[in-house]
Amino acid sequence: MLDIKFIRENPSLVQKAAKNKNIDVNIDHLLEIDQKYRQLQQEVQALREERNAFTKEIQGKPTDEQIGKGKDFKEKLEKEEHALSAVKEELDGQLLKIPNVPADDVPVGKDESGNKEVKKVGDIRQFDFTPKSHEDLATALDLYDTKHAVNIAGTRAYFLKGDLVFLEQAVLQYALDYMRAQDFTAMTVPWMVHKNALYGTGYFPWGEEDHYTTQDGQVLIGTAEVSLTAYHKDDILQEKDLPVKLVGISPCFRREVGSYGKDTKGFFRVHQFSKVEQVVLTVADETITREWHEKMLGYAEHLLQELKLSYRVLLMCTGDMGAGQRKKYDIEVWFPSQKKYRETHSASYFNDFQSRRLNMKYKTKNGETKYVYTLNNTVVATPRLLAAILENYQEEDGSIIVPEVLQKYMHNPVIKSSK
RNA sequence: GGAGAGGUCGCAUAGCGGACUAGUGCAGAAGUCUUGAAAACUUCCGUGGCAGCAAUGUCACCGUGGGUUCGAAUCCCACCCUCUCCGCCA
Repeated sequence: MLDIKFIRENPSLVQKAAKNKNIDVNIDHLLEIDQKYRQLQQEVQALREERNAFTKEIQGKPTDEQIGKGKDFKEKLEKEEHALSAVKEELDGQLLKIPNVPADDVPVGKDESGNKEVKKVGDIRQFDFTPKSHEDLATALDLYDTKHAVNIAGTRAYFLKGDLVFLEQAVLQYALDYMRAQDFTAMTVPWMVHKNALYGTGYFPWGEEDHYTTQDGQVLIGTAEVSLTAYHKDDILQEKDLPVKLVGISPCFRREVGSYGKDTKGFFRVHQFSKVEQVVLTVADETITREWHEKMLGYAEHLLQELKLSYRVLLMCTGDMGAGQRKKYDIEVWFPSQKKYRETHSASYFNDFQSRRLNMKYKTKNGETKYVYTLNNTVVATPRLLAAILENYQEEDGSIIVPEVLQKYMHNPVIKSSK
């Protein structure tokens, strides 16, 4: 959420930002409501002031006249307060829909075609045979099964089997170990959360369609970012406690509406997957936040380099970033069978957009209270990254060599079957 | 699921219709004293909004939302959460 004062002072900037993000909002209308709200508020407050002063005069039993006057106040106030709360509700609802303003160095663009490649890292492996797709490899080795999964759980459901199960655990464990070494606190998190955590992190109202809800009203998280970022909701931290560095592991649930027919083969795009996620809360300083943004991108890059996967980093344009984000990088890993880089990581920073919604503050050394700044990035997400490993580490006979850094977590250095 | 207790300013507690402008203790900040520290003493110290250049004024907030009343932290109703016990259960 943006500070209403900021919107008042920079209406055209905010309007333009929303337009660049392809989000339909009317700032002029919002400011009209804001104006109306403030005027009503002043009226109500003046009335209350009068009422309070009147009430204070009464000591002991009031006279009939006093009671009559009191009732007049009550009636007038009730009417005005009613109008005020209606306007307030409208204002809050609108405010929740205003997206964050992108950082200055974010390219303006309509959609993914406007993203900018920042760098390419790692040599793409040259095969002297035709590399197979991850689903063909996994099927041949009996490492996964969608046929039975779909039978009992519908599209995009999957079973992993045998060594692929261990490979998944290995990747996740490796990622957690690495982040622990970077002084992050490991967390398991609630997988079902209240809606306010989704509004707080800025997934709602925009992304409601892509989330599952329980019959009791909780929402299944699409990423541990939601629980981790909301962890300090309503807290007032001390400056010395910052930065807060958290690494969470959780399943992630996504309805994938709007992607029907996309990536239907294998386990590239699924409704349920696992992810290790990094979240950092920093002091309210964009320079420091941007340093962390690069650092967190670096952690993810480091892991990919250790896994010897080639990747590229994209700076996302305004039209392809989330409503709450100031700036976002995606990392895409090379998939030989598709001859394409595909998204595996996403790193964003928000300034106080999330922390305002979550009411997450800290006390500075000189006693000021400020909103913390938030960031997040993927560490690893499986099974998508497993697909990349299978494809990049395949041998001509269809077996898979386990990446060196993962071997200590595995039973076999080469995957030849599900056993 | 059943029964009971409770949610008050960072923490801990008091308050149970009109001097609550929410008291007190702890923690925190500044200062006095001291070679330095501790102790003691003095002062400051919740959050948010509105008006104002500002000093300041004012409104709201005692889990949340309704209600009763001239007046609600205090009474009533609903909900949420926490704790204790019982039941069920991985």
